[in-house]
Amino acid sequence: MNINDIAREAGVSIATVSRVLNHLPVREENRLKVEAAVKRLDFVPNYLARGLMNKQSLAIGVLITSISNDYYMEITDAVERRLRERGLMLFLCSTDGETELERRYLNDLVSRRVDGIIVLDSSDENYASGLFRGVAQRVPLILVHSNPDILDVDSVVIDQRLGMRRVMEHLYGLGHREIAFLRGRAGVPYDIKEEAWRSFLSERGIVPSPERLVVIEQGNASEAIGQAEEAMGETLRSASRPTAVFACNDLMARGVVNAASRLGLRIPEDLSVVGHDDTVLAISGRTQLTSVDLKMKSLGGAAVDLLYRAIDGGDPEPRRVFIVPELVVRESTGPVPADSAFMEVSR
Amino acid sequence: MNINDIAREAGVSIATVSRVLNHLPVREENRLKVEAAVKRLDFVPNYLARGLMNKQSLAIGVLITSISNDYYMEITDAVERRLRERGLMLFLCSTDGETELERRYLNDLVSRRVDGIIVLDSSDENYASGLFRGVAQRVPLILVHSNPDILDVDSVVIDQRLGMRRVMEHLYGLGHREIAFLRGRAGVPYDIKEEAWRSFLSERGIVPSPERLVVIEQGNASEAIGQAEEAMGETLRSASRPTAVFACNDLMARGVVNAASRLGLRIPEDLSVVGHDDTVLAISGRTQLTSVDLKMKSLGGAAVDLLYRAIDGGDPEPRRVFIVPELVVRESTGPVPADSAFMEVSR
DNA sequence: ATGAAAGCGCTAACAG
DNA sequence: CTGTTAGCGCTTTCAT
Repeated sequence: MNINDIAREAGVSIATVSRVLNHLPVREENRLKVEAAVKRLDFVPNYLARGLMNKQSLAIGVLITSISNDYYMEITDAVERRLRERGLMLFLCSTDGETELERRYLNDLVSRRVDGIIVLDSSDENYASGLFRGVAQRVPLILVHSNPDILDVDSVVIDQRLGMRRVMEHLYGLGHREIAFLRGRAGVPYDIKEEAWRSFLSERGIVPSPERLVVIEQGNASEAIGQAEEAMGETLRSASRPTAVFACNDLMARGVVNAASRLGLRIPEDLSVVGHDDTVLAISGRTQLTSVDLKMKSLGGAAVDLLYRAIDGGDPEPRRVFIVPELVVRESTGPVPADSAFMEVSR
Repeated sequence: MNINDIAREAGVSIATVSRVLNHLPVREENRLKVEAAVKRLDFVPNYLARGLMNKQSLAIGVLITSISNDYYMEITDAVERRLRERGLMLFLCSTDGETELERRYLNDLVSRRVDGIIVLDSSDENYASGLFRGVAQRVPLILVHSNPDILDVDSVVIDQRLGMRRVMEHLYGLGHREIAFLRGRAGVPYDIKEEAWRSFLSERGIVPSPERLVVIEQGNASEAIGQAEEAMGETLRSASRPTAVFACNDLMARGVVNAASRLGLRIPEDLSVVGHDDTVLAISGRTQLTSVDLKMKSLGGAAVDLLYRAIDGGDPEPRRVFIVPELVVRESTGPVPADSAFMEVSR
């Protein structure tokens, strides 16, 4: 069934049908006839054909690393909501961080002639290879990431360094000097945070001992909780344990809390813990976690804003929007234990 | 740019180009020429045009209630993975449980000529109105839900009654008789579970007193934790407090655990707690929650299997696949406290 | 305001 | 195996 059928049924031309469907001026009488025919035949227009003519699909693609990740999904949620206002639909593509899948999906999206693409935490390989720049020449593309060096593509950059700085200032201000850093093995965001942790300390003349850096294999799935708990168990049992721990996400932070509670350490009296991303995990337990809110909602909104700008074709100059993370202080952080200065000296 | 340009560049006809693009037999020499031209001109075929001819879009739609919900996203994750094998892409549509949005999205998906639709927990209104049946006549549609009465549309039905039964058997077997039930205000899944809870008890001659049923407003977002904690605080302070609590999801269960721990109640020695959905929250805290695993992975897989069957057009008889939930027993449940029989009598 | 007709980019007979 | 041609369903001039 197509507009020809409707035209015949309504006794008008296909042009008139098309006009009615697109809310263009048409004599009231004809509009009624067409609308009746549409209803009678239960006609639903074919957007593929429309898109072929209009050169737009009314769809955009969102590339993420993982669907089972609160952080990405909160952003996706915000994006999807904004998209509704323009009647756009969203292709969800999850790459598991695999460069090859990222390529494939990107290509597939272009084939489908999406009106725009939002990429969350793109792989460095594909950025370096120029893939994104290439795609960006064909279709509006927004990169959401934490690498401030990317200037040639529209991007929403999350100033993780600043977020990390806030964490360290908070902890340092509470008197903490022995601050452990817990991360997953691979990932640029981990690298950025570690670097910020290290340089904050070194600016203050502190060189963290190697055991202050704890790395677990799987930092980004439900296994992270258990792995973090196990890894921190060791660390916390040691005589020279830290007085505070920063974990690169709330999953790992939850593991730290569990390890501490298993050892009878009170939080925050004996140990301060800071998480990251401020997901539901931060507020799910008995002790609510101090965490870094990456502003997922405004982040998603900013990405969509940039996308609309690109779609509507303003100036083609690539833009960057900075998202400033916010430290949310809850009950998992407190002043350094009174005897910790002694501890530091005594060993 | 289109296949005409490629044909010209390669010195062959558009039919040959099309054949190369679709991996149909072509003389090796021509294949090479075409491939070279494609590469040289950086050509990406237009799936809208292809879809217009083939009457397929290589895309399917997934309708869910909420993106910020582990449960839905785990299913979506499983679905997306399976879709890759056929090169299908996924339109993600989140309805917030609003009937009107559900209509709109469904219609939009049909307009886009998706090859199939998976609906997770559809609204009853739209089912009753025949909307889904109507859509199912146009495009393969799979309903994922907990209503065993739906027979006229392909569906994956989650036997929540059975899951609930397993919970009750477990608790009852541990000696619990005073089992509270915690739910959100609105939702068919809540109703089904409550009904199963009630009938299990009544089969054993127990009529739960009204205060055993605790209802909170927002059962399905991060606020649920706090609301559950508050609501259960009251309940647990009462002299006639229950010995076990079942919560309709892990969010609420987490709230129960927090409330208990705030009151100094040990889990499971003083209180047993059971959650539902077995999301990451079940294993995120110090005490790992006994919970009901709804088998999201196999559920998503089953939905895709049904979809493929419908797309490939086997027999048109609507099918139903039953998913049997599994009780995952962890440390949050244990034998009823020794003095509870006394407690029951003494008040 | 309306209709006839020319495509949008691609696939699939049909002849060769 | 290859090229020609007729659409797929829609929008959009261009006349009327």
